[in-house]
Amino acid sequence: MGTVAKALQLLTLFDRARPRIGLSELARLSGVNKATCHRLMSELQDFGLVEQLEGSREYRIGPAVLRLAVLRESTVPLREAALPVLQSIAHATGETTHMSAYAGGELITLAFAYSPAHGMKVMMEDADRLPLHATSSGHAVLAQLTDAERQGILGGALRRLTAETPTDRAALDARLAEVRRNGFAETVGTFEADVHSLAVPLFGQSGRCTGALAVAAPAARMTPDLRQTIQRHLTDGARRMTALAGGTLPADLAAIWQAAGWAGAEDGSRNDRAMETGGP
Amino acid sequence: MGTVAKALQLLTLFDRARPRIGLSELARLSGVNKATCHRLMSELQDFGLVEQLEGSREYRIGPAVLRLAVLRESTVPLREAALPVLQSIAHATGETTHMSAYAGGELITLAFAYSPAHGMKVMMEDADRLPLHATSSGHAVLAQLTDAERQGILGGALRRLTAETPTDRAALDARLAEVRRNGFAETVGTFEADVHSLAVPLFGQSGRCTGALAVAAPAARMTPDLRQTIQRHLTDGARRMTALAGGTLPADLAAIWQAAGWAGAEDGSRNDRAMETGGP
DNA sequence: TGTGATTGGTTCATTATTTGAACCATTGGT
DNA sequence: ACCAATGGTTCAAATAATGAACCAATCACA
Repeated sequence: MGTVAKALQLLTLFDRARPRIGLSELARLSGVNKATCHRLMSELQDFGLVEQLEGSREYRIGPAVLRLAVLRESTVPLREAALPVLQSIAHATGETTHMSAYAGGELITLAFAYSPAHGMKVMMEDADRLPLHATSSGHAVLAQLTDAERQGILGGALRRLTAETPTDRAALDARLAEVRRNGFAETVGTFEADVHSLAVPLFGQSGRCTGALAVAAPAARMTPDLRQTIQRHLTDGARRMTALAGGTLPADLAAIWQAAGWAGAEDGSRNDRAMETGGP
Repeated sequence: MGTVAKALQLLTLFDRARPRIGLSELARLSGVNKATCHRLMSELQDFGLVEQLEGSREYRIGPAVLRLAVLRESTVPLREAALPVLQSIAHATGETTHMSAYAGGELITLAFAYSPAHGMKVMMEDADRLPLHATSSGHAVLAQLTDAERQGILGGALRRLTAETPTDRAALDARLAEVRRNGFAETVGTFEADVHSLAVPLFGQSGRCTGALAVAAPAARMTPDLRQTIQRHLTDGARRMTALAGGTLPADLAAIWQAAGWAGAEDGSRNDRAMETGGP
């Protein structure tokens, strides 16, 4: 592993649940030697990517990331472009809708939208990263990767998060095959108990999978009807968002969606779009 | 220079004016060997900090920075906390107000607020980084650093941006001494022609300077009256924002401000605060 | 107040990684 | 057809990263 990768790996340890980390703990969590860890963090600090609390000397993410994020959004306004789509889906389905990007071997939550329809809803604030093996979004993305890529990412053990989390590689592969067949991913309680989630992949220019679009609902609310509605809006949303990003939907997936009755945007055979437009 | 620093240095080359950079140009701009450059960028790409355009193979900032930025704002909601202050100052002075953080040897623009008072105003969208030697914010910060720190940062040549830019180190030092004496920094046309700017430093917990707060106006609009108004609001704003960040104002600076008649927040001798509250 | 454990941080000989000139294969322009 | 770019790769030489052992300071607890 390169030195830079080792340094950046340290950044991945920071989390909503663990926003401040001391040097020793950082070394322990990463497996990197304490001295090395210290030097790497110092370099990150020089750049402003992390900063050190004056009292406890713990590290936390620094202000430099804000400049980069603003720059990113100014050059690739994906978030801004995606929000209306997310809102329309959340509104139409009555459930939490979110989008994530596949980067650095993990899924990072980019944007989400809630529906005011129900008091109880799936919240996304603390889910800034989605485990690939335990979420519908992750399955949707994994199903699109090559075997080699999957192997590289799922090399380690699959962490059990709930009783339903697939921790067996064979079982996961079987599920991914099913995902490919169906044209969408579905999980119930694999990431958090009682959460039922549906997801479809998003694509970039050359047809590479870049992320996922998903709807997550309390399992108790998931009826066949709602499931149908979500599938329709997800596939339509994925078409729109892939188009927004200048991407191209793979032909085989488009065919599956078509066959399932989730017609393309240009089709117009179902006039559902009226109820979508105009977010909450 | 460490390998990590070299990799991160590549990130600093990306800019509003130059959001996409090819490999050769990247190597040319950074002075790093092309092969090295390629390997470093690959490592950054693995992490999602940069991504490569599918067509031209140029690099641009990647989606991973968004996760980090959201995490940063969720742990240190400086931006959010600062905005009301910025808006109140912009409203009270009628001019563009902005805040920047000192990180990685440069000033990065964190937040800004405009006033609707005038059609012509100083815009901040493209000024995501402020040169330390050529801006009032930069002078405000530089004046607070130790000689050693300054030496490390201003080691290279001072780039001439306008006819007024101080490019002579001695001249700059003289200006900084003046800044320290006055308790605020002032530049006219050093960064962009015909822009008159005033700035004060912001501080962290142990009294270390963490950034600057500034107001920038078209030079033609700067009257003695407006200058006075800006100074009052800047010092008051700096007190508030330093307090928000849990910082402490150095005693000498507080004394200078006091002596100049810019009383502390608790003083209440001037009742200006009524006109500030309630942003645009 | 002593004691042991933990913290952040530093040192320096050993080691493994980074480095860069030279080298392809493509692309775009003249 | 040509030239000059581009992105990308190779491999011996050189350099920078590494980590066990070491401080000094702090903390918890008796």
